[in-house]
Amino acid sequence: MSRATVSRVVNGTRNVDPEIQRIVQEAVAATGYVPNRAARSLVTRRTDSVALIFSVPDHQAADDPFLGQVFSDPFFGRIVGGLLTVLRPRGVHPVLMLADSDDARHSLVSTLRQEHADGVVLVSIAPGDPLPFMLTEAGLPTVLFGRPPTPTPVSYVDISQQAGARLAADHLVARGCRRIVTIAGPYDSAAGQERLTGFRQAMAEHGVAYVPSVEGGFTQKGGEGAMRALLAEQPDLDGVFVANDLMAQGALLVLRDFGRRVPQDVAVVGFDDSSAALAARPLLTTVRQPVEDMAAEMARLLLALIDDPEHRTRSVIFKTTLVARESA
Amino acid sequence: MSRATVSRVVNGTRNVDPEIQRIVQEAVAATGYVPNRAARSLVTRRTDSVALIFSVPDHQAADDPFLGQVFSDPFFGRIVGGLLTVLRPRGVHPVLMLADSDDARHSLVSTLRQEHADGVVLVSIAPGDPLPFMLTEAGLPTVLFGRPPTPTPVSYVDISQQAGARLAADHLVARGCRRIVTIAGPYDSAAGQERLTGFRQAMAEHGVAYVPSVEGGFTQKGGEGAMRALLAEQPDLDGVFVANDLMAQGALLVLRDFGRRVPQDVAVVGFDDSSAALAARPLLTTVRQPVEDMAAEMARLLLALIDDPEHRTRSVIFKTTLVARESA
DNA sequence: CGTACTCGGGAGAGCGCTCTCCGACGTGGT
DNA sequence: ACCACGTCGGAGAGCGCTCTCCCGAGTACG
Repeated sequence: MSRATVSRVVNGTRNVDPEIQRIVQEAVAATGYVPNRAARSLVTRRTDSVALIFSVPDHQAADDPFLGQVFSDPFFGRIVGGLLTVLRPRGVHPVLMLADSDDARHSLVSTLRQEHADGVVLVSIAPGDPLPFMLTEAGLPTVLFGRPPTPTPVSYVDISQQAGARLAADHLVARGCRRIVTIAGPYDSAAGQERLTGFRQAMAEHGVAYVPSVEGGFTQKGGEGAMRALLAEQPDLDGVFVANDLMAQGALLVLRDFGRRVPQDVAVVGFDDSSAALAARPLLTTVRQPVEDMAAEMARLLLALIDDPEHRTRSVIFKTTLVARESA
Repeated sequence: MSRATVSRVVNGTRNVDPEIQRIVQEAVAATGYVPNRAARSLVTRRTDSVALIFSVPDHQAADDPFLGQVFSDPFFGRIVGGLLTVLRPRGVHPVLMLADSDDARHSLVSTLRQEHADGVVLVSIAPGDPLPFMLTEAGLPTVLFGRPPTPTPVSYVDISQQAGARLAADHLVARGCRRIVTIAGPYDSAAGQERLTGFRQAMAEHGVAYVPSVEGGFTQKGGEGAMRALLAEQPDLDGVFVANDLMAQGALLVLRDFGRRVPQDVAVVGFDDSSAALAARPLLTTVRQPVEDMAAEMARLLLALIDDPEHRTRSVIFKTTLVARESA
């Protein structure tokens, strides 16, 4: 029995006599033989793993607790879950990497050039992240979560931020809210910016010329501060659009402290439909981002790109939906 | 210039003439050469990656959203963060794997036997999980988060659950609580069981013979239901020990719905000190589990085990601390 | 019955590295 | 001046697999 035949049986390439197949399989089972992945990779040039990179703003290395926070983001789990639905059936494993400094980004790219992974799924929340460019430059099959900060020939999935914000505007107006304010995301993030402009534009079409806004940094604490500032600026407000659920959770707490009933006095609409929306009281009405579906699509795009490097880059834009719960 | 010399320069083994080192490095830089990982793995028998396995109770594959929930557990992020503090400086990457069925467990073990990873970090929340046994059986260097369900010669990190529960009991009693109840974790989980018995034992030592308890399944929803049940059973309760923060978050909501002020009317102590503790209002007083430190220690134990397979198995038990916030 | 073609197994090269040997050269001691 | 020894580069095997040939046997057709 030659190694070639065994290889053919194990990999199911070409036809092999059923009898011989049986013999080989029995021998494999009996000896507990397992093929060596490194040797296979060496010749197939495939590792059957993809890198899952989270790229975040730089921070001091000493500030280690931050590491945990990155991965505690509810997004992270949903993305991993979505990826796995597609990757697992294909026998592909995700390798976790964190890009939190320029050093990290460089060492990461050189690691990947060693054929550590067949491709890259990149989730970047760092403004002006150079990583999308670095990765495509290095010729690595790459798919992004969210449009790249600078136009780059790279595949990505995203949602229409503006359409999502419009959903929130329509809902608040339909409820009869008139004195509407918004808690925005960071101005240097595409998502923060577009949700704000989309919301304002939709409100303008509803005849509301100006919508006060305060930036809340996408954190619960930030949302609390922003809500307080807005209550000071416009005490008679009756509707708030908050650019993510975490900030909305903070806003709800502040509204309660100020004795405003939600939704009777003030209606609140969040964005994302993350676990925070269900942890909040009242339950948060929010614009749902189909993160799991988006992640699954990323995996599909990436696998296609890996199978055919000539595959042209594509972007897939997902629809958001309004999930009406209690807060609006 | 021979390949051997280049290899020596790149890996820094043996002495190489500084002049030649310089030449090689320049050539490497100029040609953009990067060594091939698979080829190196083939001969060194090292992959420089470790598997990070989350093993959870079986569930229907169709029930895909569950996948996301697994990784949304606040634990997950903290563990990843802790591991990375140790693994990154060593150039080791974690490969994410999910064991959510017997099939998954088997395919996972056979994948690992192909030398896909140098070792395994296993976080199991599946009762009676066979994976610890399967992994050690396969001769894979393994470190567990939490004591193995059946005695197995394997390294692990854990906390003293009983000592943690005692911390909560002491705190509630010191506050003057007398009619104390507890929301327990699943009875088939070691953590759930030990926190309950530890708490009851400590209370007994404080002269309280019986502590009503209801099981809350470690979820927020379960915590809400359990709290309602306990309020019905003992309407005059003035203290609650909840076996994790997620359930405590649910309990707080129910207490508020029932018009009980926390901590004035009812004191609440959680367990874990997860992000949920800070998201809750009032801020949750809780028993802190140093998850990041534990994860870092897992990484250290695993790397030691990989470097020296004869290394004897070790367990490291961490201390819990009470973090006093607002709820008790 | 002979030829052309198909089908399936074997031989062997080669993937890109590391590492053990070996040998060349330089140095110091006798 | 010669030899022993230490230092460092080169040659080449070999890690375990896949895959391209090649060839023998079986089959169909003229």
